[in-house]
Amino acid sequence: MALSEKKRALIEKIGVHFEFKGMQPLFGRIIGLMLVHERAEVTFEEIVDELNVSKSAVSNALTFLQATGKVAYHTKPGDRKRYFHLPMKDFTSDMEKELMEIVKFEEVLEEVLVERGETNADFNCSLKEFLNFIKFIKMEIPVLIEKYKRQKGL
Amino acid sequence: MALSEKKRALIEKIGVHFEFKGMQPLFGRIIGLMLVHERAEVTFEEIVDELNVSKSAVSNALTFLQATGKVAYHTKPGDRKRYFHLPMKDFTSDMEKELMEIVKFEEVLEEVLVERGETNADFNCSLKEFLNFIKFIKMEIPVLIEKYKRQKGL
DNA sequence: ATTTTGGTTCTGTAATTACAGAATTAAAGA
DNA sequence: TCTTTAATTCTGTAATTACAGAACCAAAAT
Repeated sequence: MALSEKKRALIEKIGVHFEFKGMQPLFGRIIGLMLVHERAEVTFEEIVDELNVSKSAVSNALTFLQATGKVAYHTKPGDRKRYFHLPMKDFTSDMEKELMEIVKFEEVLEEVLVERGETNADFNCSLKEFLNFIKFIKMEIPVLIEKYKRQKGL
Repeated sequence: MALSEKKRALIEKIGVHFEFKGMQPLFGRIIGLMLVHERAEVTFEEIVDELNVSKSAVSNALTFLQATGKVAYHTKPGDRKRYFHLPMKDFTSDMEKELMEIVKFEEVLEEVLVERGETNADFNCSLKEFLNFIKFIKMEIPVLIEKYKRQKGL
């Protein structure tokens, strides 16, 4: 396909984005390739060629990305190759999960509060205040998403 | 102070939580120690003793945690030690930053959409739909936080 | 039957991470 | 002034990460 320089740059940018989330660099770049790719789907071989990485690295990456639901593949009749792509429909729920992951800190802090007892009224008070905030956000995020769905559904 | 077993377990749990966010294990455990500590503040020495780590590790950790605004210290008259603690007031804005960090993916995807051109109507459509979703969340999160503040302010 | 294609698995390694330990410094106390 | 205390900085290293490369395997094509 011969990717443009701009697209190659974007792949790297997307790679860095996912690396920041704790993923291996290549994993994110594969996602990037699928995003910028004209067909929005790539074969094993295309990944190897376009990203200049080894087959083993691609194999491991695809195994991981499929296991975590980030990537799926489909086949074409009379073609042995797998066509890997991003299940875009899952992106919204992925985003919701990510948001909820952040507010999961609430559970730990709740335990902290119990364990602290009545030892330090001032600090306990700040802690409770922050807990109230997280609990609020935790409750409102699903409401927000519901609101979006309803708004879109009409 | 002799921390309880439960508190020690909590410190580890908090450590893992922050490790998941990309921090070094020790960094999270220091935050954990401050959270469960009776005084909610600890000296350099206490960190070394309670967590059984080297001074160098603690020094590096505190430098990083202070540089990123996760930890601050104050001093006491006639006492050379620094008392490190969590600036709880900043927790709320930290959480907001974290939430907004997630939806930063929007900016990259916007570039992707531009670069893709009119090459694949189907995929571009799913991409646009997801972009609408992120943009909605991105707009509503500050609104949500404003709502919380107002509600609390009364 | 054997060669090719598409992909996996195993082994090794350069680079990075997450510390420990020792030497060092800077300020306060004796 | 010399020592102690509080913390930093430098050096080294065990463990982990993120791959490459080669061997391998299974299904399909010849």
